[in-house]
Amino acid sequence: MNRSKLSEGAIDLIAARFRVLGEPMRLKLLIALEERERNVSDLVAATGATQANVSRHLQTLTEAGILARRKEGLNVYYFIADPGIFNLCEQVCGSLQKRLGAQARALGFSA
Amino acid sequence: MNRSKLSEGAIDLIAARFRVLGEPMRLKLLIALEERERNVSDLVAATGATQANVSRHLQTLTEAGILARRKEGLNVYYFIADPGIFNLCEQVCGSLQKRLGAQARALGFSA
DNA sequence: CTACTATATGAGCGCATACGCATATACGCG
DNA sequence: CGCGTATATGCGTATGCGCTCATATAGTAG
Repeated sequence: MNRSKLSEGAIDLIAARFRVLGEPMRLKLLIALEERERNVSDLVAATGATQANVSRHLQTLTEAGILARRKEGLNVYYFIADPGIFNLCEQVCGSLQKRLGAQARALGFSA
Repeated sequence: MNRSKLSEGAIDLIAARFRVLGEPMRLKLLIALEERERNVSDLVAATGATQANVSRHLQTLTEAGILARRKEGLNVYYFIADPGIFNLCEQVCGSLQKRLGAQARALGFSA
């Protein structure tokens, strides 16, 4: 991929996706949904947030194509539509571990 | 990695890193730095932003451990400290291409 | 020293957005 | 139909943050 040729618009799209992932509440929702689909009430219980707030974040994630929804009677079940998300999280975790480990070492906290 | 065990604090850290990447201006800086290190003036020219703005974003990226700096006389050269960043961008690009392609197909724009 | 260049930073403004409250909508039941 | 439950949404508020302007700091040259 020739990154120097990425258009302004492409850069905006990429940034937008990172921004969607840049909210702890949304990450919590994704984590809660990794194992299996869940309805909104479940997610409210899992996150401790208000129903309104959960609903909004689910909307954001769905509009980004990260989640998808399935209605079943009164309930709406959300599930992961783009599993690649978890690769991203793992890579970030790796970077952070390296970085924090290095910092700890620099401060004399390591073996 | 057992994501259900990620602490609140870890989630905040991950979200913070995503948020750093969630600004088009910062992505532009990273792209400009992918090939080689550059000083601030170069980056101002490359991005078209004001010097003050570039300086602030460079600070943000440096504090996040994504960039590092090296002084040389009057100039300060910034360079990529965490190349893993580009993997993230590529994965996001992949997701977006898949998603936009699917959308285009759904709208009847494909072969 | 002064003058100039490169970079960083303080202050203020404006916009985006996360949150809570209240209410609307959708659906099922009787 | 009315009533209850599950989810979505309009609105107001508060906070975060990106941007600009002006200025401060650091380094070089004369």
